[in-house]
Amino acid sequence: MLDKTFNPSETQARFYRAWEASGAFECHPDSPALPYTIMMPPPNVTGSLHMGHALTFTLQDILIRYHRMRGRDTLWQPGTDHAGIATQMVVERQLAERQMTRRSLGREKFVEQVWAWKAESGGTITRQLRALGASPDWRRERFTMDEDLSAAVRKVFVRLYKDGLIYRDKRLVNWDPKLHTAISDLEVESHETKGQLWYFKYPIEGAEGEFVVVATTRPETMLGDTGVAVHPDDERYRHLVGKHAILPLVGRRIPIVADEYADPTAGSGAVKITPAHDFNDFQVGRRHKLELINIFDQDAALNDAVPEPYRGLDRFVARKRIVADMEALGLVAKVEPHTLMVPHGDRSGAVIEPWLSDQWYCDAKTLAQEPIKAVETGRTVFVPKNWENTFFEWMRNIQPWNISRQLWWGHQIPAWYGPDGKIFVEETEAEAAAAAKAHYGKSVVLNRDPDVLDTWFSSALWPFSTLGWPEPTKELKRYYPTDVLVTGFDIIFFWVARMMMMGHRFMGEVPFRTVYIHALVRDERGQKMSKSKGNIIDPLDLIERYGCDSLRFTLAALAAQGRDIKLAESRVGGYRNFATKLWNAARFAEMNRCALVPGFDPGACRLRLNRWIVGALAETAARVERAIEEYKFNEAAGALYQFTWGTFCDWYLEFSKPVFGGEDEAGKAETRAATAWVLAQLVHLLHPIMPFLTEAVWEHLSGGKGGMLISAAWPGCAALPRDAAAMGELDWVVSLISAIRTARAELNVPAAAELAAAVRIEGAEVPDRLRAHGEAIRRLARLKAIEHAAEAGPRRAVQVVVEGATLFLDLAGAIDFDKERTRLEKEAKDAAGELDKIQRKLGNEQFMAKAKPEVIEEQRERQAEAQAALARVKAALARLG
RNA sequence: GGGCGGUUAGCUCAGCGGUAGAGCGCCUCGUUUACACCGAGGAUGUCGGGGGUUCGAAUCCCUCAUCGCCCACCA
Repeated sequence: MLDKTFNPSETQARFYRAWEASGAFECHPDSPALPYTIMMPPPNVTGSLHMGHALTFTLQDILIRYHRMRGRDTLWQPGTDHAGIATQMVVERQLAERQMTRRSLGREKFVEQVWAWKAESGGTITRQLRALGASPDWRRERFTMDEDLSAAVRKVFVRLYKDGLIYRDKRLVNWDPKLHTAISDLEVESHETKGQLWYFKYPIEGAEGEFVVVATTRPETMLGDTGVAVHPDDERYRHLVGKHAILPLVGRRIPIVADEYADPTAGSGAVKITPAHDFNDFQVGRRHKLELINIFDQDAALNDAVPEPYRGLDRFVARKRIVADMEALGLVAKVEPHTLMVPHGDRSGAVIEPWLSDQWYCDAKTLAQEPIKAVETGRTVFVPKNWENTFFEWMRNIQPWNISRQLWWGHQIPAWYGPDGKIFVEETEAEAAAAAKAHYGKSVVLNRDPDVLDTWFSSALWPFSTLGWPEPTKELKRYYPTDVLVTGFDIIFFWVARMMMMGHRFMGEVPFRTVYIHALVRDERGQKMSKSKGNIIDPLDLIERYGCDSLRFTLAALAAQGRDIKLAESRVGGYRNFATKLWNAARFAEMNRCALVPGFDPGACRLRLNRWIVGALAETAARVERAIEEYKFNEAAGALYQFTWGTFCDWYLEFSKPVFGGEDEAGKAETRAATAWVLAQLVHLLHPIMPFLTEAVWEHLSGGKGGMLISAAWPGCAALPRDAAAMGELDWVVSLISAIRTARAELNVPAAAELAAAVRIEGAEVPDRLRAHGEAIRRLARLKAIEHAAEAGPRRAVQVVVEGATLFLDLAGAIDFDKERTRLEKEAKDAAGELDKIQRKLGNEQFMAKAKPEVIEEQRERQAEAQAALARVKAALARLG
């Protein structure tokens, strides 16, 4: 006997072990089956599961389980990412707690520390994935810094370098003064900040008392100014072009140039130019051959290029000092409050400084061309489609990708420098040495570039490096390109685009056919969940309290396309109740000795009740299949919820009660078999979303002899013929209810006392059955206080006739006549309004001319219904008096 | 400054040209033998405002408001 409620935690652990042990997660490269592949976006190796993971992995697992059941050879490739900056920061923080720094430790020791931390915490995320019920092929788990994946990274780097698509360049980069590394444009977040706009007066050379006024939000950068720009058409400044200003505090002579970059309407119309510390100024400086003066060190403190009093000052301290000094000199024209966007590093939170440095770049522009074409021609499609615009927008304006990071944790760049700075890029040190020897004609000492690659460089290779590339493995041949990539929009640029670039370059084919972009999970107020906001909902906590299946079902039900998910915990509770409901349906079946009958043919049911549920199930199965194929997880979940609760439990099981209590033994047997069969189909259909609960129910139902659902075949019930003729899905039920409702309206007549009612339930011999099954019928009729008229005496009983029925309904005491009158009056008003609306529509010539015939027919039917309803209500009201 | 998305029942959200929906919450009622994590019944909406297209608009178009997100080099 099943327990009264479902116990998720015990079940989860037990079945997960059984699944994994059974080999059900594994792919079969030699199988004749069609492969189905999803690359799991590798989470940070030392991270832990958050709600975004829960969503994305649940959706992927649903797809994988569904296609596995459909007979595909599924590969869900798992793994973790070394997450360069993020991981390094965590370990540095740990060191700081012990008053140490990575520099005090040295590179080698530090990297050892990170590996140790990885060993310690690296299992967390995969354990949590298991708790979520995820079913990837764990045997194939990879880490981006595994030796073979690292080799792939080196090979790609070397090839791109030799093809001229990776190069070294000195440019302005986004410098993170806290982490001491360059970061990519994508890793910079701009935050609106309230600051000030200072107007400084720069004296004009050779013109006593004349000034040019420039505005700045970053006064400290003036120490690096090497020019002032004005717009060529700006009358106010035309006479100054070609002259020089004298940079206050420094005394440098800087040219005043005409450049269209200067906006006459902004600030004073004249703009100071600091080529080494501003992306725009860099361009202006280049056009006018202005000097580049770097005034910051790697901490963004002032270096020796500035006058002595400012050296060594932090940039923000320097800012105050400079403003004060300028004020003292009377060179501050005015100060205005100003709101500006300040760039911050997305990891460190530090204010990013544009800084001139040598970095490695990847020619993303060239690599982007094929992926753009692939999306244009539909070789890769985005779902929902509107993300393609975002993709195009970014890809068509793509900038060189800075791939070097001044970190220690990651793939060290395979480039070695000769004594004269000559670069040798090779896959190994030996090859570099050989190349150097060939170049210099003798062995020389080489120094390896200390930088590592951007984390996304290695994850860009993920779809093929995890399959064995560069070796031509059978897995690579079989599983690439993959079927679908499932991810949030936040990494379209970081990852999706780059996988497409690298996939094309090295495999000659798109890495995935479909990119399904799901929503982001936010809290109830729509805020992004973050530790600092304290609004994190922990998926593991929800799993603990509601069960994994409830969380999975919730996420699926909320995963509507194109919209963020605002997660309310009450939804999880609601779906936990749903799980319990299904569980109890299984208990009911068990109590009524509903067992699977081998060879049961759902198409051959005699009882209409059973023919009806078979049709309704077929309809549901078809909806579920269509929804999953279209990535409409919420529709799949909704269809299953509705069928399970609203159809199977509320109606079918209730109807089956009089049958089970009746004397039609053949009907009973058929209903038992049908109940068990429907339940069996249902747990199959629900399995991808609720894997644990369904396994538990299936285990009971099949007596443990049916294997596990995870390896079961998807049921073919969607293709079953639906006996529409007999009941047209729910028509039978609807007709029953409406008959009873009609009777109820008529009942409000004291003179109806003599009425007898009859409803024929399959297999039940009424009225005798009524005595035994009054409660069940009362429920199914959604009426209160039903008793056999004969028992209670002939009072206010109703005659309900459905197919020559024999159900007596006595509603004595169930009706409050005043209430009923009010209700009927309202109903009459509504009915009249409704009828009026329809009649106006039907009387409208244009409607009659233009609406589709079936629409008109529908309206006619509705009209008839409304007329009948109105007449009925009026009659009932009249009889009420 | 560009772009995208939201605005539907008290809350969280579906629906996206032809009768306004779900879950949760709320109010009544129910000691019914699957389930109180239940059942029956009920209340609650000018579908953000304003225009337009259409026989017909929550649904399509325009516009305004508002909230949120993404991108962007404006001193």
